[in-house]
Amino acid sequence: MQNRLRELRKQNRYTQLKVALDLNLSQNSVSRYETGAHEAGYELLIRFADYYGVSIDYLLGRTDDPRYYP
Amino acid sequence: MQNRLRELRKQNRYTQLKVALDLNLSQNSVSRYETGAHEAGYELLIRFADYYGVSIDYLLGRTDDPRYYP
DNA sequence: GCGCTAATATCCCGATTCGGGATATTTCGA
DNA sequence: TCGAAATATCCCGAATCGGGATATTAGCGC
Repeated sequence: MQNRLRELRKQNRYTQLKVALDLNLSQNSVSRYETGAHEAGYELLIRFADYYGVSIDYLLGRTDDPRYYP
Repeated sequence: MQNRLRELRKQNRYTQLKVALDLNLSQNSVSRYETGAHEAGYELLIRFADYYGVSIDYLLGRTDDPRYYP
């Protein structure tokens, strides 16, 4: 299950450590979410989507429209 | 983490067992996802969203717009 | 290329979550 | 009120998760 966490982070020129600190995670967790080794739960999924300002459907690669419709 | 799985199923007048058979799950799993006892992984989340024709953001209660923008 | 450091991935392992079968409980129509 | 369908819960083995520590990789200046 490939997701878009990595490309979103790169676009923002963030480091895994910065994301980890911002979202209250450890750097290794960020790495595992990006590589797909682990999957984020609902709550964290929403935090990621908020953080990058995209829809969860986009985050998970279900759509190519990154927009979020509140 | 409350989701909208139950109301979507009700709207379609489906039974948990029907959903389980359609999505290749057990009835108890469907129950647990609806009550929030367990959380569905990415792949299943997408299957649920496709099944009900809504966005994942809606499924997880992040937005009130049920539409899915492919 | 070499050395150094930042960035990222992986290992270990205890704790938590997941999932099915079986069963209990609830719901609801006749 | 009874009975059956629908839903929730228990038990428990299997899989996943998460952090700390460590290994690996990627740049960069010289």
